[in-house]
Amino acid sequence: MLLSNKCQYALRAALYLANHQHDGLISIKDISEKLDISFHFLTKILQQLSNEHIIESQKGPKGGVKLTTKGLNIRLYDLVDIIDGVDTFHECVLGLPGCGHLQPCALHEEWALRRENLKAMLQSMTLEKISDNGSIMHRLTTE
Amino acid sequence: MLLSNKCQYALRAALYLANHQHDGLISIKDISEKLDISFHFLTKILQQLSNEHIIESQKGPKGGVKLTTKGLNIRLYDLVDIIDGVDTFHECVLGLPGCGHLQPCALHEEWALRRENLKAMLQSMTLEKISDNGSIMHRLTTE
DNA sequence: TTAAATTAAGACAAAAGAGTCTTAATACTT
DNA sequence: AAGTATTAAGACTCTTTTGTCTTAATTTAA
Repeated sequence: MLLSNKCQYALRAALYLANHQHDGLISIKDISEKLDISFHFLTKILQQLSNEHIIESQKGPKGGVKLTTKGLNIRLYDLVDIIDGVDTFHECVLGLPGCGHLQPCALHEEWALRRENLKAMLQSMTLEKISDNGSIMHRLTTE
Repeated sequence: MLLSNKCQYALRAALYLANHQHDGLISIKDISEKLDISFHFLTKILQQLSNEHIIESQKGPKGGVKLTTKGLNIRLYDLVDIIDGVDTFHECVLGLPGCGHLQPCALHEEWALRRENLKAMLQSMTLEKISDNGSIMHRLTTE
């Protein structure tokens, strides 16, 4: 699995918020129901994003969360970094500490190529860029 | 992390055996020491490979393990399948069950491209093909 | 035939990932 | 001011991963 469950949830929730960026505060309960993610679990994940100022939150009735400007423009790569870290995109596929061009494992060159490509993909995407715009309706739900 | 620790160990051990394919039986203790992998843990991993007839084993003094012909020619992809399974190479990066060309998530096309590329990489490699041949000495150890 | 060396098998333990639950803090509404 | 809805925080539990340890089975060699 490339991304942890937690990270998949974070990305889906962040994308949901990007698709609702003009709707003001959205309650976590709404998100958790729409995306079929455990409410309490999602709350803790969103708190991590809140600590990094990717989203802002408000308590009380009419409370909820929304993306900040920073959040809207964050690269998916940095979002993944917050939840999972990005070791995956720097490490040897066989887990060998010193693996690199000078001391390559048998898969190094092939993996490094694709690893960099994956990294570039996540670095080229922001929530804003891949959020839905009227015509296209991307999948975010499980059913 | 693309591959689990267990799977990384399995690949490294299998590669070690491929590099020693003409040396008869190699004891698991040797492998575990050379590759710095817990002996008992490695034993259980190699038992999985043994059950799939990737390696054959013999008990007693002078005992050990060696790759079978099947093992020497197995694709890394199938080796990964034995240990980790290959869901990673078929699933949505956001974990959405029905994600596909008809109902794509926001990352589908980009991810599917790279996912297939990764799969093709592992399918194109066999232990035999990437085992060391005299000149090249690939890294397998941690230090 | 006995001892030693090795793999096989399974119970056990520790750590991390994933998720649940309870209580507190805060903000809105009446 | 009181009640209610919401996020915040943290303790707790369950499962999976990652090992460890003990014992059994098998094979070789003295």
